[in-house]
Amino acid sequence: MFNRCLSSLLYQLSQSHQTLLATKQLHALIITTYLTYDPFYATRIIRFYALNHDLHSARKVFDETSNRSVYLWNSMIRAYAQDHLFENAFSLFEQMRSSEVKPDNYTFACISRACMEKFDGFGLRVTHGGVVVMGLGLDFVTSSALVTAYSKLGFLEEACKVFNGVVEPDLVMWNSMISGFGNAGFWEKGLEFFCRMRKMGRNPDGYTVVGLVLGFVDGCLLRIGEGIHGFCLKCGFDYSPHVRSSLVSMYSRCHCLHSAYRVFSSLSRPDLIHAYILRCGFESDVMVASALVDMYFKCGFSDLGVQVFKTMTRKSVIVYNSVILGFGSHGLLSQALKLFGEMLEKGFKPDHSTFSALLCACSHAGSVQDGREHFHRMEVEFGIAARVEHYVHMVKLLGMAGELEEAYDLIKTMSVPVNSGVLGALLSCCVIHGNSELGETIAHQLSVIEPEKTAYKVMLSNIYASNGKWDDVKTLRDNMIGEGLQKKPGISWI
DNA sequence: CTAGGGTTAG
Repeated sequence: MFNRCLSSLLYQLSQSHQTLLATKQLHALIITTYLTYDPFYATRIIRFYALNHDLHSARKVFDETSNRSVYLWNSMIRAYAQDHLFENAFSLFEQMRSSEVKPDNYTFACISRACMEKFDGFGLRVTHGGVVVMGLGLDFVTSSALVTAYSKLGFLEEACKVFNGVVEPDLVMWNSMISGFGNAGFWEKGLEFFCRMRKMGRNPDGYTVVGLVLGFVDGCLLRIGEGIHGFCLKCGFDYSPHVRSSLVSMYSRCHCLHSAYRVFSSLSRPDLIHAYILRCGFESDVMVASALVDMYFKCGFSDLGVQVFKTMTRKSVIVYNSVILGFGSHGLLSQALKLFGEMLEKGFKPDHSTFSALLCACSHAGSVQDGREHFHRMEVEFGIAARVEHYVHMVKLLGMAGELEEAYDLIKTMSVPVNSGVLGALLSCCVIHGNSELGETIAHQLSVIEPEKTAYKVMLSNIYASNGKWDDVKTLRDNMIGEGLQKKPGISWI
């Protein structure tokens, strides 16, 4: 009886927005009934904690549950991966592999996605290997995640191989493949697959259209884009905010602001089946308007962007982010900061993109003080862990201002893996400020991180040369030649 | 007995 009560309570909670406080109360309730030992309840609690980014509590529940189901493992791994705590996710995965519970198709899907978000092509191949060994090579769930990950990392051929290996791809598989092409800008390929799936009798949905239209990046594709738009209207299958916002972006990329605005305002047009408006209300406005605001700013019509923003009755974090980024990229730092203040006043919770936009604004305006302050506030006041892009902005900001040592110290404190983006940003600042000492250190690190990139070694060799270290130049070049690297046209040797 | 987990936007 009590158990049934709890079940229905859990069900209700899982339907509604779950706050951290409510999760803690629920957790306490479950502890008093000794139900924590049931992996079912433990899984739910972990999920709720994960939604509230309380990974410590989630992990505690995981550790205290001795009877671990696949669900339990997966939810913990997923929690880490979603918060970009990749190291924890991967080490837990390793632990799982040596436990008696075997990873399933969803575990591998999760890990593939984590590799993608970590930009880890090598790890992805290893994961793919594991998938094949486990006999999951033909599974829809795993394969669609692999297709997405491979194509996002630029390995389109591998993505196609995975896709082609599956006999009768389901809708999600098709969508993954088509968005993969779209993302990479291969619009012909996307169209080809779109036609193929329709010939095979598969009906596209909103995801398909969004993925397809992603690849339309040129004015000459306007007619085809309009065709797809017409197709959406005709089918009426899922003329959702996502679809419409991607159409707005598509029209803006194709330089057709008129149509973009038409899609935006189509919500209030009476001739679109009425039921849709009733069903979605004006919630859906938010996403489409965000795309429109973003488009106006990118096209240089900042005032129009602001106007659309002001007319929106219901705003969201996303649209605030768009406008802050819009202001920032036009060098309007004070307006960006003002809007950030307004957003806090209205009770919106900034996310990692908000700070990305703010730091970008600071970096454009060259305001070191504001940059430092907001980087600090992000972690301390808002509990948002800095991601690589935040570091890149800070390094650019500090580096351009000549604070090269501070920038380098910041890199040393990075809790996420240092990549070539961060180091590259610092290196160019070293070059600008003529600091060849630090430049040498950075170029060296870069050539270690990405040994296959000749350009970094050439850069390093040039810096050695400018520092008068001819012996090092010679050793490096001899090594390069030993590795079979030829002098390529386009790369300038001193 | 029950479950979540794979593909869209900035």
